[in-house]
Amino acid sequence: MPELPEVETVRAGLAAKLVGARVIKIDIADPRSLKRHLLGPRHFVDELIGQTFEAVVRRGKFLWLPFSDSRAMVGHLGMSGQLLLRTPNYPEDRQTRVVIHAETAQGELVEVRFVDQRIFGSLAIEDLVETVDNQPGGFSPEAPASNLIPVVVAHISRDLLDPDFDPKTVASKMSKRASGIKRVLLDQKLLSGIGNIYADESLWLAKLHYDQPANTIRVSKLLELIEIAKQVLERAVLQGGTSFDEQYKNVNGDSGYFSQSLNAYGQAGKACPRCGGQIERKAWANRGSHFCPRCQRLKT
DNA sequence: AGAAAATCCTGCCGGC
DNA sequence: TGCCGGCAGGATTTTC
Repeated sequence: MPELPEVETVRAGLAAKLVGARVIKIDIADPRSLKRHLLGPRHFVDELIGQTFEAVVRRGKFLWLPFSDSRAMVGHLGMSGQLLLRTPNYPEDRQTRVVIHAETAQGELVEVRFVDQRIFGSLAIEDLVETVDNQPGGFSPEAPASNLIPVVVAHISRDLLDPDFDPKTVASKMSKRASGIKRVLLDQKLLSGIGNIYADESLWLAKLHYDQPANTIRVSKLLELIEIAKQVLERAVLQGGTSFDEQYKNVNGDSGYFSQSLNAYGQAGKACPRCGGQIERKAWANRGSHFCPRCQRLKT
């Protein structure tokens, strides 16, 4: 799925119900969704039953729900994961892999349904460690800021919407990479939150070709690209993310509306809204890159 | 160490 | 109608 705007939409939806919620029961329909919990599904269940979630935190595309100072349930949606909040009698959702039954702080019974067609996503329980800079581990406005972060997320860089994200340092690192700029934008160890949609959209706005080597782009231009990408993510969060099929929905099963704002992604064959050229889709790194060959030229 | 490719999966869609 | 290739919002591991 799901890039930062979609994951943030899910995070906010979960936080509204799950802060202070206690886990009652867990159903595992497909243990492959717990493959990142190395001690096995049984251990996952035993550890989580009876625990109370203290917050719902996000960094980049990772989510976690701390339930003590030392542990959290970590979720990643992969390409097709969803976390749906349902009432217990709500009809079954297709491809439901794990269901966490909980009682909210208000005494309501809810089900958190982890739905995932391709099973690239996962849930796991992870230890929390302190951030290296002692700043907050991630975004969680409903709960007191904490400098803790799950070990499996610690190597992911701060995302573009993080107040402690440092554009200058990141632009400088980018300018030393020989890879194409799109590959660099997607490197979550450099900056997190951007995926295929928002990479293509940001590059279109910046008039950069996806294969332009990052080390051939001026640092000032890289800073501009970072700022553009940040604005794209912010606007997409306001629209509830991008939905164009059944694979991304918010916690209520509703679509986001940023797809109406797309200029390049998924627009192959259509006119470039800027220059009137024809948007192309090119096979790229096992997926696709969408761009305008007329106003996003590879510079030598 | 950095870069690129391979891998983990299921389902839908269009073309023949 | 049915089969097959192509395609899908990602991260990690492997290989060079």
